[in-house]
Amino acid sequence: MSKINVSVDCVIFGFDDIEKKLKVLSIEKKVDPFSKKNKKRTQFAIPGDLIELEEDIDAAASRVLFSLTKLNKLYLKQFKAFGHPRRVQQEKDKEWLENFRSNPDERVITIAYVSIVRMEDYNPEASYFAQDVKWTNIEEIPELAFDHNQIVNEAVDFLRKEINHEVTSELLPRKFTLSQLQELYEIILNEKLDKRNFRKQIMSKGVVEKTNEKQKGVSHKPAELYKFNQQ
Amino acid sequence: MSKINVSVDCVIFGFDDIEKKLKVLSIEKKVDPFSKKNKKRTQFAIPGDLIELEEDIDAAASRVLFSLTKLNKLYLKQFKAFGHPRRVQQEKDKEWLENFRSNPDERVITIAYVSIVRMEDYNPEASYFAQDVKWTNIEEIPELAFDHNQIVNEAVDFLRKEINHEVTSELLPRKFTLSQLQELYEIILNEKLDKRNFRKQIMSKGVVEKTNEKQKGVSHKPAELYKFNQQ
DNA sequence: GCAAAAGTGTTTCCGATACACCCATGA
DNA sequence: TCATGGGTGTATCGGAAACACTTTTGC
Repeated sequence: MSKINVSVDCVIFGFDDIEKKLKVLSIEKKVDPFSKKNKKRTQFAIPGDLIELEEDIDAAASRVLFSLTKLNKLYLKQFKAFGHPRRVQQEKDKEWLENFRSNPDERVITIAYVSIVRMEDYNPEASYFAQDVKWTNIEEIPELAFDHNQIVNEAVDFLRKEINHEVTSELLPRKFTLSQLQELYEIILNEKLDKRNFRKQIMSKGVVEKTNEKQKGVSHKPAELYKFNQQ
Repeated sequence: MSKINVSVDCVIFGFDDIEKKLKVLSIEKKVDPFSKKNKKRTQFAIPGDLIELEEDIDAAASRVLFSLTKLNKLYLKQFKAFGHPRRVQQEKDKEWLENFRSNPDERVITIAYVSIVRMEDYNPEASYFAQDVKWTNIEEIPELAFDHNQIVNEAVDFLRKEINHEVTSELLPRKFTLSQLQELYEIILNEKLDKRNFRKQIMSKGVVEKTNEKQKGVSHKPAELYKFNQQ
Protein backbone atom coordinates (compact mmCIF):
# COMPACT_ATOMS: atom_id res chain seq x y z
CA MET A 1 0.00 0.00 0.00
CA SER A 2 1.74 3.08 -1.16
CA LYS A 3 -0.90 5.45 -2.32
CA ILE A 4 -0.05 9.08 -2.35
CA ASN A 5 -1.92 12.35 -2.40
CA VAL A 6 -1.70 13.89 -5.83
CA SER A 7 -2.56 17.48 -6.53
CA VAL A 8 -2.53 19.85 -9.44
CA ASP A 9 -1.23 23.39 -9.21
CA CYS A 10 -1.95 26.07 -11.77
CA VAL A 11 0.37 28.92 -12.66
CA ILE A 12 -1.91 31.40 -14.40
CA PHE A 13 -0.12 34.26 -16.05
CA GLY A 14 -2.06 37.41 -16.75
CA PHE A 15 -1.13 39.99 -19.28
CA ASP A 16 -2.04 43.37 -17.89
CA ASP A 17 -2.76 45.64 -20.82
CA ILE A 18 -3.07 48.73 -18.65
CA GLU A 19 -0.01 48.47 -16.47
CA LYS A 20 1.86 46.60 -19.19
CA LYS A 21 3.03 43.90 -16.87
CA LEU A 22 3.09 40.17 -16.69
CA LYS A 23 1.36 38.96 -13.56
CA VAL A 24 0.69 35.72 -11.80
CA LEU A 25 -2.57 34.77 -10.20
CA SER A 26 -2.25 33.96 -6.54
CA ILE A 27 -4.84 33.12 -3.97
CA GLU A 28 -4.88 34.13 -0.39
CA LYS A 29 -5.77 31.04 1.55
CA LYS A 30 -7.93 30.97 4.58
CA VAL A 31 -5.64 29.44 7.10
CA ASP A 32 -8.27 29.07 9.76
CA PRO A 33 -11.74 28.68 8.30
CA PHE A 34 -13.41 29.80 11.49
CA SER A 35 -11.52 32.98 12.13
CA LYS A 36 -13.19 36.30 11.50
CA LYS A 37 -12.27 37.97 8.29
CA ASN A 38 -10.57 40.89 9.98
CA LYS A 39 -8.51 38.77 12.30
CA LYS A 40 -7.41 36.58 9.47
CA ARG A 41 -4.26 34.59 9.23
CA THR A 42 -3.50 34.05 5.62
CA GLN A 43 -1.03 32.64 3.28
CA PHE A 44 -0.44 33.04 -0.43
CA ALA A 45 -0.32 30.22 -2.91
CA ILE A 46 -1.08 29.43 -6.49
CA PRO A 47 -4.41 27.70 -7.04
CA GLY A 48 -4.11 23.99 -6.50
CA ASP A 49 -5.76 21.10 -4.77
CA LEU A 50 -5.90 17.35 -4.60
CA ILE A 51 -7.15 15.51 -7.60
CA GLU A 52 -10.12 13.25 -7.25
CA LEU A 53 -10.09 9.54 -7.40
CA GLU A 54 -11.38 8.97 -10.89
CA GLU A 55 -10.49 12.26 -12.41
CA ASP A 56 -8.23 12.90 -15.35
CA ILE A 57 -5.28 15.11 -14.46
CA ASP A 58 -6.01 17.77 -17.06
CA ALA A 59 -9.63 17.81 -15.96
CA ALA A 60 -8.55 18.14 -12.35
CA ALA A 61 -6.49 21.19 -13.21
CA SER A 62 -9.52 22.87 -14.76
CA ARG A 63 -11.81 21.92 -11.94
CA VAL A 64 -9.46 23.03 -9.20
CA LEU A 65 -8.75 26.30 -10.88
CA PHE A 66 -12.45 26.95 -11.22
CA SER A 67 -13.21 25.93 -7.67
CA LEU A 68 -10.78 28.46 -6.25
CA THR A 69 -10.97 31.32 -8.70
CA LYS A 70 -14.07 30.79 -10.86
CA LEU A 71 -11.85 30.91 -13.93
CA ASN A 72 -13.23 28.67 -16.58
CA LYS A 73 -12.27 27.20 -19.92
CA LEU A 74 -8.63 28.13 -19.85
CA TYR A 75 -6.19 26.14 -21.90
CA LEU A 76 -3.96 24.57 -19.26
CA LYS A 77 -0.72 22.89 -20.24
CA GLN A 78 1.02 20.40 -18.00
CA PHE A 79 4.67 21.22 -17.56
CA LYS A 80 6.21 19.29 -14.70
CA ALA A 81 5.59 17.10 -11.68
CA PHE A 82 7.04 18.13 -8.35
CA GLY A 83 7.38 15.49 -5.71
CA HIS A 84 9.95 16.09 -3.06
CA PRO A 85 8.80 13.95 -0.12
CA ARG A 86 8.74 16.92 2.24
CA ARG A 87 7.48 19.57 -0.08
CA VAL A 88 4.38 20.12 2.07
CA GLN A 89 6.04 19.61 5.41
CA GLN A 90 7.43 23.00 6.18
CA GLU A 91 6.38 24.80 9.31
CA LYS A 92 4.78 27.65 7.38
CA ASP A 93 2.22 25.32 5.82
CA LYS A 94 1.29 23.34 8.88
CA GLU A 95 -1.66 25.27 10.14
CA TRP A 96 -3.41 25.40 6.81
CA LEU A 97 -2.86 21.70 6.23
CA GLU A 98 -4.28 20.87 9.61
CA ASN A 99 -7.40 22.84 8.91
CA PHE A 100 -8.02 21.74 5.36
CA ARG A 101 -6.58 18.30 4.87
CA SER A 102 -7.65 15.09 6.45
CA ASN A 103 -4.06 13.85 6.47
CA PRO A 104 -2.03 16.97 6.98
CA ASP A 105 1.27 15.20 7.56
CA GLU A 106 1.27 13.22 4.39
CA ARG A 107 3.30 14.02 1.36
CA VAL A 108 1.67 15.35 -1.79
CA ILE A 109 2.98 15.00 -5.29
CA THR A 110 1.81 17.80 -7.52
CA ILE A 111 1.50 18.13 -11.24
CA ALA A 112 1.92 21.70 -12.35
CA TYR A 113 0.10 23.44 -15.19
CA VAL A 114 0.55 26.79 -16.90
CA SER A 115 -1.79 29.09 -18.73
CA ILE A 116 -1.80 32.70 -19.78
CA VAL A 117 -4.76 35.03 -20.22
CA ARG A 118 -5.65 38.63 -20.87
CA MET A 119 -6.28 39.99 -17.43
CA GLU A 120 -9.17 42.18 -18.45
CA ASP A 121 -11.05 39.26 -19.99
CA TYR A 122 -11.19 37.34 -16.78
CA ASN A 123 -12.45 38.19 -13.42
CA PRO A 124 -11.24 35.72 -10.88
CA GLU A 125 -13.31 35.45 -7.74
CA ALA A 126 -12.13 33.85 -4.56
CA SER A 127 -14.01 30.75 -3.61
CA TYR A 128 -13.69 27.65 -1.47
CA PHE A 129 -10.55 27.92 0.62
CA ALA A 130 -9.40 30.99 -1.25
CA GLN A 131 -10.49 34.13 0.53
CA ASP A 132 -8.95 36.42 -1.98
CA VAL A 133 -7.49 36.14 -5.44
CA LYS A 134 -5.08 38.56 -6.91
CA TRP A 135 -2.67 39.27 -9.67
CA THR A 136 0.91 39.94 -8.65
CA ASN A 137 3.72 41.26 -10.80
CA ILE A 138 6.14 38.47 -11.44
CA GLU A 139 8.99 40.42 -9.86
CA GLU A 140 7.02 40.95 -6.68
CA ILE A 141 5.83 37.52 -5.76
CA PRO A 142 5.70 37.05 -2.00
CA GLU A 143 6.55 33.87 -0.17
CA LEU A 144 4.08 31.24 -1.26
CA ALA A 145 2.92 28.00 0.28
CA PHE A 146 4.84 24.76 -0.16
CA ASP A 147 7.30 24.89 -3.06
CA HIS A 148 5.08 27.21 -5.08
CA ASN A 149 7.79 29.81 -5.54
CA GLN A 150 9.92 27.23 -7.28
CA ILE A 151 6.98 26.11 -9.38
CA VAL A 152 6.26 29.65 -10.48
CA ASN A 153 9.90 30.24 -11.37
CA GLU A 154 10.04 27.14 -13.51
CA ALA A 155 6.76 28.15 -15.12
CA VAL A 156 8.19 31.52 -16.13
CA ASP A 157 11.10 29.77 -17.85
CA PHE A 158 8.70 27.41 -19.54
CA LEU A 159 6.49 30.25 -20.78
CA ARG A 160 9.40 32.19 -22.21
CA LYS A 161 10.66 29.13 -24.03
CA GLU A 162 7.29 28.23 -25.45
CA ILE A 163 5.96 31.61 -26.49
CA ASN A 164 4.50 31.71 -29.98
CA HIS A 165 1.63 33.13 -31.97
CA GLU A 166 -0.86 30.62 -30.71
CA VAL A 167 -0.19 31.79 -27.19
CA THR A 168 -0.29 35.46 -27.95
CA SER A 169 -3.41 35.34 -30.08
CA GLU A 170 -5.47 34.96 -26.93
CA LEU A 171 -3.94 37.92 -25.20
CA LEU A 172 -4.96 40.87 -27.29
CA PRO A 173 -8.24 42.41 -28.35
CA ARG A 174 -9.59 41.00 -31.59
CA LYS A 175 -8.25 43.99 -33.45
CA PHE A 176 -4.87 45.23 -32.36
CA THR A 177 -1.90 47.21 -33.57
CA LEU A 178 1.47 45.70 -34.28
CA SER A 179 2.89 47.86 -31.53
CA GLN A 180 0.54 46.21 -29.07
CA LEU A 181 1.65 42.80 -30.22
CA GLN A 182 5.29 43.74 -29.96
CA GLU A 183 4.76 45.13 -26.51
CA LEU A 184 3.20 41.86 -25.46
CA TYR A 185 6.25 39.92 -26.59
CA GLU A 186 8.51 42.37 -24.85
CA ILE A 187 6.64 41.99 -21.61
CA ILE A 188 6.64 38.22 -21.67
CA LEU A 189 10.25 37.92 -22.73
CA ASN A 190 11.33 40.83 -20.58
CA GLU A 191 13.46 42.35 -23.32
CA LYS A 192 13.22 45.10 -25.91
CA LEU A 193 12.72 44.12 -29.52
CA ASP A 194 13.54 46.03 -32.70
CA LYS A 195 10.39 47.45 -34.29
CA ARG A 196 11.30 46.85 -37.92
CA ASN A 197 12.70 43.40 -37.37
CA PHE A 198 9.71 42.42 -35.28
CA ARG A 199 7.28 43.53 -37.99
CA LYS A 200 9.19 41.74 -40.72
CA GLN A 201 9.19 38.57 -38.73
CA ILE A 202 5.50 38.70 -37.86
CA MET A 203 4.47 39.53 -41.40
CA SER A 204 6.67 36.82 -42.89
CA LYS A 205 4.98 34.19 -40.72
CA GLY A 206 1.65 35.33 -42.11
CA VAL A 207 -0.22 34.90 -38.85
CA VAL A 208 -1.83 38.34 -38.84
CA GLU A 209 -3.64 40.35 -41.46
CA LYS A 210 -4.85 43.91 -41.86
CA THR A 211 -8.44 44.74 -41.02
CA ASN A 212 -8.32 47.97 -43.06
CA GLU A 213 -9.34 49.87 -40.00
CA LYS A 214 -7.27 52.33 -38.08
CA GLN A 215 -6.98 53.52 -34.57
CA LYS A 216 -9.09 56.57 -33.76
CA GLY A 217 -8.68 59.44 -31.36
CA VAL A 218 -4.99 59.06 -30.70
CA SER A 219 -2.88 62.16 -30.79
CA HIS A 220 -0.33 60.71 -33.15
CA LYS A 221 -0.42 58.91 -36.47
CA PRO A 222 -3.17 56.30 -36.12
CA ALA A 223 -1.99 52.73 -36.39
CA GLU A 224 -3.38 50.06 -38.67
CA LEU A 225 -5.48 47.50 -36.86
CA TYR A 226 -4.64 43.85 -37.47
CA LYS A 227 -6.26 40.57 -36.56
CA PHE A 228 -4.96 37.03 -36.25
CA ASN A 229 -5.67 34.78 -39.17
CA GLN A 230 -8.19 32.10 -38.47
CA GLN A 231 -6.24 28.94 -37.75
CA MET B 1 -9.56 10.69 1.04
CA SER B 2 -8.32 10.68 -2.50
CA LYS B 3 -4.95 9.04 -2.50
CA ILE B 4 -3.77 7.57 -5.71
CA ASN B 5 -1.20 5.05 -6.79
CA VAL B 6 1.75 6.81 -8.34
CA SER B 7 4.35 5.04 -10.40
CA VAL B 8 7.42 5.91 -12.37
CA ASP B 9 8.16 4.49 -15.79
CA CYS B 10 11.54 4.60 -17.44
CA VAL B 11 12.15 4.80 -21.16
CA ILE B 12 15.78 3.72 -21.51
CA PHE B 13 17.22 4.21 -24.94
CA GLY B 14 20.25 2.19 -25.89
CA PHE B 15 22.68 3.10 -28.61
CA ASP B 16 23.82 -0.11 -30.24
CA ASP B 17 27.29 0.51 -31.59
CA ILE B 18 27.42 -2.82 -33.40
CA GLU B 19 24.09 -2.89 -35.16
CA LYS B 20 24.03 0.87 -35.36
CA LYS B 21 20.52 1.15 -34.06
CA LEU B 22 18.61 3.00 -31.43
CA LYS B 23 16.86 0.61 -29.11
CA VAL B 24 14.53 0.75 -26.16
CA LEU B 25 14.82 -1.38 -23.09
CA SER B 26 11.76 -3.46 -22.41
CA ILE B 27 11.05 -6.03 -19.79
CA GLU B 28 9.08 -9.15 -20.18
CA LYS B 29 6.84 -9.31 -17.18
CA LYS B 30 5.93 -12.45 -15.35
CA VAL B 31 2.20 -12.42 -15.62
CA ASP B 32 1.66 -15.32 -13.30
CA PRO B 33 4.45 -15.67 -10.76
CA PHE B 34 3.67 -19.32 -10.12
CA SER B 35 3.60 -20.60 -13.66
CA LYS B 36 6.47 -22.69 -14.94
CA LYS B 37 8.96 -20.82 -17.00
CA ASN B 38 8.17 -22.79 -20.17
CA LYS B 39 4.47 -22.38 -19.87
CA LYS B 40 4.81 -18.72 -19.30
CA ARG B 41 2.32 -16.06 -20.08
CA THR B 42 4.15 -12.84 -20.52
CA GLN B 43 3.71 -9.30 -21.44
CA PHE B 44 6.11 -6.56 -22.45
CA ALA B 45 6.46 -3.24 -20.74
CA ILE B 46 8.96 -0.58 -19.97
CA PRO B 47 10.42 -0.78 -16.48
CA GLY B 48 8.20 0.92 -13.99
CA ASP B 49 6.61 0.43 -10.62
CA LEU B 50 4.84 2.21 -7.81
CA ILE B 51 6.77 4.77 -5.89
CA GLU B 52 7.17 4.34 -2.19
CA LEU B 53 5.56 6.41 0.46
CA GLU B 54 8.46 8.61 1.44
CA GLU B 55 10.49 8.40 -1.68
CA ASP B 56 11.53 11.23 -3.97
CA ILE B 57 10.24 10.76 -7.51
CA ASP B 58 13.65 10.91 -9.14
CA ALA B 59 14.98 8.47 -6.58
CA ALA B 60 12.04 6.18 -7.24
CA ALA B 61 12.86 6.14 -10.93
CA SER B 62 16.40 5.01 -10.17
CA ARG B 63 15.32 2.43 -7.65
CA VAL B 64 12.62 0.93 -9.83
CA LEU B 65 14.88 0.76 -12.83
CA PHE B 66 17.50 -1.01 -10.75
CA SER B 67 15.02 -3.39 -9.19
CA LEU B 68 13.83 -4.62 -12.54
CA THR B 69 16.94 -4.45 -14.68
CA LYS B 70 19.92 -4.01 -12.34
CA LEU B 71 20.82 -0.84 -14.22
CA ASN B 72 22.39 1.62 -11.91
CA LYS B 73 23.47 5.25 -11.82
CA LEU B 74 21.80 6.36 -15.00
CA TYR B 75 20.90 9.98 -15.45
CA LEU B 76 17.14 9.90 -15.62
CA LYS B 77 15.19 12.92 -16.76
CA GLN B 78 11.54 13.41 -15.97
CA PHE B 79 9.56 14.31 -19.06
CA LYS B 80 5.84 13.94 -18.47
CA ALA B 81 3.12 12.66 -16.20
CA PHE B 82 0.47 10.37 -17.65
CA GLY B 83 -2.73 10.04 -15.75
CA HIS B 84 -5.74 8.97 -17.72
CA PRO B 85 -8.10 7.47 -15.12
CA ARG B 86 -8.33 4.17 -16.99
CA ARG B 87 -4.80 3.88 -18.24
CA VAL B 88 -4.28 0.63 -16.33
CA GLN B 89 -7.74 -0.75 -16.80
CA GLN B 90 -7.50 -2.47 -20.12
CA GLU B 91 -8.23 -6.16 -20.38
CA LYS B 92 -4.69 -7.00 -21.51
CA ASP B 93 -3.26 -5.80 -18.21
CA LYS B 94 -5.73 -7.37 -15.89
CA GLU B 95 -4.04 -10.64 -15.11
CA TRP B 96 -0.70 -9.10 -14.30
CA LEU B 97 -2.33 -6.50 -12.08
CA GLU B 98 -4.24 -9.14 -10.20
CA ASN B 99 -1.10 -11.06 -9.52
CA PHE B 100 1.19 -8.21 -8.61
CA ARG B 101 -0.85 -5.40 -7.19
CA SER B 102 -2.81 -5.35 -4.01
CA ASN B 103 -5.40 -3.07 -5.58
CA PRO B 104 -5.48 -4.16 -9.17
CA ASP B 105 -8.53 -2.15 -10.14
CA GLU B 106 -7.26 1.16 -9.00
CA ARG B 107 -5.96 3.85 -11.24
CA VAL B 108 -2.29 4.67 -11.35
CA ILE B 109 -0.77 7.97 -12.32
CA THR B 110 2.71 7.58 -13.72
CA ILE B 111 5.59 9.95 -14.08
CA ALA B 112 7.74 9.06 -17.05
CA TYR B 113 11.52 9.38 -17.26
CA VAL B 114 13.99 9.05 -20.13
CA SER B 115 17.62 8.11 -20.31
CA ILE B 116 20.01 6.98 -22.99
CA VAL B 117 23.05 4.77 -22.63
CA ARG B 118 25.67 2.95 -24.65
CA MET B 119 24.29 -0.54 -24.86
CA GLU B 120 27.65 -2.22 -24.52
CA ASP B 121 28.40 -0.42 -21.26
CA TYR B 122 25.38 -1.82 -19.51
CA ASN B 123 24.19 -5.28 -18.97
CA PRO B 124 20.62 -5.30 -17.85
CA GLU B 125 19.51 -8.35 -15.94
CA ALA B 126 15.92 -9.28 -15.34
CA SER B 127 14.90 -9.19 -11.72
CA TYR B 128 11.82 -8.96 -9.51
CA PHE B 129 8.73 -9.19 -11.73
CA ALA B 130 10.78 -8.94 -14.87
CA GLN B 131 11.62 -12.37 -16.21
CA ASP B 132 13.55 -11.06 -19.13
CA VAL B 133 14.97 -7.75 -20.24
CA LYS B 134 15.74 -6.87 -23.76
CA TRP B 135 16.62 -4.18 -26.17
CA THR B 136 14.19 -3.66 -29.04
CA ASN B 137 14.70 -1.54 -32.13
CA ILE B 138 12.50 1.47 -31.88
CA GLU B 139 10.71 0.57 -35.11
CA GLU B 140 9.87 -2.88 -33.82
CA ILE B 141 8.33 -2.26 -30.48
CA PRO B 142 5.57 -4.77 -29.69
CA GLU B 143 2.38 -4.04 -27.87
CA LEU B 144 3.31 -2.97 -24.38
CA ALA B 145 1.41 -2.91 -21.13
CA PHE B 146 -0.85 -0.03 -20.15
CA ASP B 147 -0.18 3.10 -22.21
CA HIS B 148 3.51 2.34 -22.51
CA ASN B 149 3.50 2.53 -26.31
CA GLN B 150 2.30 6.11 -26.08
CA ILE B 151 4.89 6.88 -23.43
CA VAL B 152 7.67 5.49 -25.58
CA ASN B 153 6.52 7.46 -28.61
CA GLU B 154 6.48 10.68 -26.66
CA ALA B 155 9.90 9.84 -25.26
CA VAL B 156 11.33 9.44 -28.76
CA ASP B 157 10.08 12.89 -29.68
CA PHE B 158 11.49 14.28 -26.48
CA LEU B 159 14.90 12.70 -27.10
CA ARG B 160 15.12 14.02 -30.64
CA LYS B 161 14.24 17.49 -29.50
CA GLU B 162 16.69 17.48 -26.63
CA ILE B 163 19.72 15.87 -28.24
CA ASN B 164 22.95 17.73 -27.61
CA HIS B 165 26.58 17.19 -26.80
CA GLU B 166 25.94 16.49 -23.16
CA VAL B 167 23.73 13.60 -24.13
CA THR B 168 26.02 12.18 -26.75
CA SER B 169 29.17 12.41 -24.66
CA GLU B 170 28.00 9.41 -22.66
CA LEU B 171 27.35 7.27 -25.69
CA LEU B 172 30.74 6.80 -27.27
CA PRO B 173 34.03 5.32 -26.11
CA ARG B 174 36.31 7.87 -24.47
CA LYS B 175 38.21 8.23 -27.70
CA PHE B 176 36.16 8.25 -30.85
CA THR B 177 36.24 9.37 -34.44
CA LEU B 178 34.11 12.15 -35.82
CA SER B 179 32.45 9.62 -38.06
CA GLN B 180 31.33 7.67 -35.03
CA LEU B 181 29.88 10.81 -33.51
CA GLN B 182 28.12 11.69 -36.72
CA GLU B 183 26.71 8.22 -37.00
CA LEU B 184 25.35 8.53 -33.49
CA TYR B 185 23.50 11.71 -34.36
CA GLU B 186 22.18 10.13 -37.53
CA ILE B 187 20.83 7.18 -35.64
CA ILE B 188 19.13 9.20 -32.96
CA LEU B 189 17.68 11.72 -35.38
CA ASN B 190 16.95 9.10 -38.00
CA GLU B 191 18.36 11.21 -40.82
CA LYS B 192 21.55 11.53 -42.85
CA LEU B 193 23.83 14.45 -42.15
CA ASP B 194 26.43 16.06 -44.39
CA LYS B 195 29.94 15.10 -43.33
CA ARG B 196 31.64 18.42 -43.90
CA ASN B 197 28.87 20.46 -42.38
CA PHE B 198 28.63 18.19 -39.40
CA ARG B 199 32.36 18.53 -38.69
CA LYS B 200 32.30 22.27 -39.05
CA GLN B 201 29.44 22.53 -36.63
CA ILE B 202 30.98 20.24 -34.04
CA MET B 203 34.35 21.93 -34.23
CA SER B 204 32.84 25.41 -34.02
CA LYS B 205 31.09 24.46 -30.78
CA GLY B 206 34.43 23.44 -29.34
CA VAL B 207 33.07 20.49 -27.43
CA VAL B 208 35.58 17.95 -28.72
CA GLU B 209 39.32 18.01 -29.11
CA LYS B 210 41.96 15.89 -30.80
CA THR B 211 43.80 13.30 -28.79
CA ASN B 212 46.64 13.14 -31.32
CA GLU B 213 46.06 9.46 -31.66
CA LYS B 214 44.77 7.63 -34.68
CA GLN B 215 42.79 4.55 -35.39
CA LYS B 216 44.90 1.46 -36.00
CA GLY B 217 44.40 -1.64 -38.09
CA VAL B 218 41.69 -0.33 -40.34
CA SER B 219 42.01 -0.96 -44.03
CA HIS B 220 41.55 2.63 -45.01
CA LYS B 221 42.98 5.95 -43.97
CA PRO B 222 43.02 5.87 -40.18
CA ALA B 223 40.83 8.45 -38.53
CA GLU B 224 41.89 10.94 -35.89
CA LEU B 225 40.63 10.08 -32.43
CA TYR B 226 38.86 12.80 -30.51
CA LYS B 227 37.60 13.17 -26.97
CA PHE B 228 34.97 15.37 -25.37
CA ASN B 229 36.27 18.40 -23.54
CA GLN B 230 35.99 18.22 -19.80
CA GLN B 231 33.00 20.25 -18.60
C1' DG C 1 4.27 73.86 -34.90
C1' DC C 2 5.06 70.44 -31.65
C1' DA C 3 4.80 66.07 -29.35
C1' DA C 4 3.90 61.36 -29.96
C1' DA C 5 3.79 57.02 -31.91
C1' DA C 6 3.37 54.78 -36.73
C1' DG C 7 5.51 53.11 -40.47
C1' DT C 8 9.12 51.83 -43.61
C1' DG C 9 14.36 49.36 -46.38
C1' DT C 10 18.90 48.34 -46.68
C1' DT C 11 23.14 46.47 -45.20
C1' DT C 12 25.72 43.33 -42.54
C1' DC C 13 26.64 39.17 -40.28
C1' DC C 14 26.32 34.41 -39.31
C1' DG C 15 24.91 29.93 -39.41
C1' DA C 16 23.00 26.34 -42.56
C1' DT C 17 23.32 24.01 -46.84
C1' DA C 18 25.10 22.03 -50.97
C1' DC C 19 28.63 19.91 -53.09
C1' DA C 20 33.47 16.59 -55.05
C1' DC C 21 37.93 15.28 -54.83
C1' DC C 22 42.37 13.53 -52.86
C1' DC C 23 44.52 10.67 -48.99
C1' DA C 24 46.29 6.78 -46.20
C1' DT C 25 45.86 2.24 -45.20
C1' DG C 26 45.31 -3.12 -45.49
C1' DA C 27 44.62 -6.72 -48.37
C1' DT D 1 46.31 -1.54 -57.45
C1' DC D 2 42.08 -1.41 -55.51
C1' DA D 3 38.54 -0.87 -52.11
C1' DT D 4 37.41 1.63 -48.09
C1' DG D 5 36.30 5.23 -45.29
C1' DG D 6 38.99 9.77 -43.78
C1' DG D 7 39.51 14.35 -44.45
C1' DT D 8 39.03 18.94 -46.46
C1' DG D 9 37.01 24.28 -48.63
C1' DT D 10 34.10 27.32 -51.04
C1' DA D 11 30.00 29.43 -52.72
C1' DT D 12 25.23 30.32 -51.85
C1' DC D 13 21.19 31.14 -49.26
C1' DG D 14 18.25 32.78 -45.71
C1' DG D 15 17.18 34.46 -41.36
C1' DA D 16 18.77 37.66 -37.57
C1' DA D 17 20.40 42.01 -36.29
C1' DA D 18 21.57 46.79 -36.62
C1' DC D 19 20.10 51.10 -37.77
C1' DA D 20 17.23 56.58 -38.85
C1' DC D 21 14.06 59.22 -40.99
C1' DT D 22 9.34 60.61 -42.62
C1' DT D 23 4.26 60.52 -41.69
C1' DT D 24 -0.07 61.50 -39.48
C1' DT D 25 -2.66 62.90 -35.97
C1' DG D 26 -4.45 65.84 -31.63
C1' DC D 27 -3.54 69.63 -29.15
